[in-house]
Amino acid sequence: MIKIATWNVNSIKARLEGVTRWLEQARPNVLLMQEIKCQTEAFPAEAFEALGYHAVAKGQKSYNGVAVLSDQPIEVALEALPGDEADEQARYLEVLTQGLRLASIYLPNGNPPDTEKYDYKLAWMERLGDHVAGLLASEQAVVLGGDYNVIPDAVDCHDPSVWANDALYRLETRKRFRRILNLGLTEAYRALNPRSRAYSFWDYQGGAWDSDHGIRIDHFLLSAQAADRLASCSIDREPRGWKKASDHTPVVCEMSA
DNA sequence: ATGGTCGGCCTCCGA
Repeated sequence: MIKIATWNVNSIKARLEGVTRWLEQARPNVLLMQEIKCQTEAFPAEAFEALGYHAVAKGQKSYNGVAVLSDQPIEVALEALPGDEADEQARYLEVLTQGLRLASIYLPNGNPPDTEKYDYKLAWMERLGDHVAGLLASEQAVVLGGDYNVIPDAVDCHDPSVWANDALYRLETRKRFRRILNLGLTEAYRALNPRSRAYSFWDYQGGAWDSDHGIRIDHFLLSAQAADRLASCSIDREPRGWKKASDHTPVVCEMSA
């Protein structure tokens, strides 16, 4: 069994202790990280190598940044999402490891809507769809994990009315997300848990964690060759309750080898 | 209950 996790850590420097603690207890074969919030050279690869992981990162100053850890060697395939040479935000890292093609994805938040930030989100989703179409045509086992900043359905948030016009939930966002899924991807958590309510993010503000006012925005999207091997997908709420927690918690899926 | 979210960073932006 191959265990793969995705976790928006909200700064790897602030979260190093919590992430290493979770790696030691959960022992995933692969961890996809988002929002490392450091430059590529500053990524603390040694701390993960000491735990038996290979590590690659694509970072930038202050914002965004994605990384991949694997207990097998990693070959980097892409350090940016194709389709816009002018886009300098570190939001996409595609690798080959464990006999799989994996990507760590940090899709733009897009708030506030009706601004250039939202336009950038929609354009990024369009580029992701174009790239995914090419990946699917290759008929490989592909695992695309990350913070998609998309609440797929009403069941994926505590109160849809609160999110109605938010960039994470508004109809245009969900339509674009479905368009990507409809290329032939399986959304792992929802495919295996058809009606369960589980969240992967709780805002730091307003006691959202204590009242369980969360949203599910961290997802695994799988090609058919990967989905055929999917055994489980679950959300590990525990790290969200720790001191100095990220506002996201890990999502984990298991695939037969 | 004299507080109220966090992280990075140059004092405000992004989430």
